[in-house]
Amino acid sequence: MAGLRARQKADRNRRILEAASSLFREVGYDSARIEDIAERAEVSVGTFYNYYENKGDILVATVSMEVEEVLEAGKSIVENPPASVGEALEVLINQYYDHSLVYLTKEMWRTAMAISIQQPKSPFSRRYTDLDNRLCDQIAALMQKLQLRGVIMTGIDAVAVGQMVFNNLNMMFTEFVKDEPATLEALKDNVARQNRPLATLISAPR
Amino acid sequence: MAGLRARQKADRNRRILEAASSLFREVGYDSARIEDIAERAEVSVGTFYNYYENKGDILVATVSMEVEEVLEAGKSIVENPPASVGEALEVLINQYYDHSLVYLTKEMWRTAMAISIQQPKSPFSRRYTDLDNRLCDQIAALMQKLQLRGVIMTGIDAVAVGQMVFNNLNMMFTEFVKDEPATLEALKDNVARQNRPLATLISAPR
DNA sequence: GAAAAAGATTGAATGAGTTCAATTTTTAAG
DNA sequence: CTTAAAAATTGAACTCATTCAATCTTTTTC
Repeated sequence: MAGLRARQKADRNRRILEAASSLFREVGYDSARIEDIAERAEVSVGTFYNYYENKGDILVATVSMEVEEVLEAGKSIVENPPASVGEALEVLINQYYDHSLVYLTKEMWRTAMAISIQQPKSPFSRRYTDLDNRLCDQIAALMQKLQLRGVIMTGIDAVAVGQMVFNNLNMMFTEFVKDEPATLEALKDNVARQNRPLATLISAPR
Repeated sequence: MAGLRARQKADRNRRILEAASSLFREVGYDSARIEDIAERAEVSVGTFYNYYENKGDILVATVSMEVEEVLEAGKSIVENPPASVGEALEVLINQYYDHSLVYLTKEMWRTAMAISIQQPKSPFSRRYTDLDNRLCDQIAALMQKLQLRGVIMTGIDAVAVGQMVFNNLNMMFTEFVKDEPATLEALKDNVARQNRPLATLISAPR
């Protein structure tokens, strides 16, 4: 039976999440009032706070769904990466970037990032940070894979390199969402340029 | 005469900034109410908002002063850096990190970072972002200096490398302030480890 | 199936940041 | 010196996020 209470809970949770993410897209994060979200979800304001600790939490929940998808898509690239270091990085990173604005606006990203920095203890911020770590691990895994294949010189700390590449792409993405007119194309070009020296240097001679 | 009005304005501005930054240090950002700041500065709440757009602005202003100092101290290191790439980076970066918690708490850093991401258009956030860029330029300048000296191989894009190193140290610092128990020593060790592969690879053979 | 216990919902009250029309102070003009 | 214009200050009022005691619903117990 799954229990009436459990079903109602799951349903309310879904309604609240849907109401919030659609409102955020429609009117922006700041203009979306809890009262409006609650009304659209057909619950009271108090109930909203029973499901989410605060307004920021529900935005981070929305963003998390998006990152989860990107991670999934990244898996297959890591399993079967292009032959060269430069290309492999470019394909994986551009995949991240290209998905980033499908469901979320720059404003939503900015707010989610701000929250995850400011309240690092809240459960949803932890989840967001965890996703970041998994992205970082994915880049590191790609580097290790390439090293195993002999494309990257042995003796290099592939994990350290992967972390650096990730931190760089993450900072660049932060700057990108802070700059409303900045384009995805420019972002991808800049990051590719930054990765080039490193990619060349760590590649094994053939 | 400089004008009575201009003098009063400068004086009030100083009083507000001082009142705010001392209160933030004493009771934390969240617990410091605008009313309290205004009272300590001997102005009204309305006047506060005449000088700063919002509560966050004044925190970012405080943090900016701190970064300004670090930049100044970094200058002399860039002018006369240690002989090796690894050492030079380590000295400059550790100088940044060691100064970071002298006047500011992790909470203050978190809040300032969050604000500068969320409201990138506000004048003080622009100033903060500008300081970040100057730090990035300082790292890049160090790399160029080392390249001129022949310590870094010619043909390498020193600026691109510098940007990557900066973005990495900046992200690592962000993670550091998000993690209350994390120590400065651990931060410095981790970043040094991440820089090692790159430093080795770009160093000119002797 | 009735009663008690546990779990959820509710919305009015609270509190802090922000706004703005009225007032005061300073400067400029005659 | 007087008066008009410009610039700043002021604090009461307003907006929202958040809280919590009262109430209602579901589950468990006997």
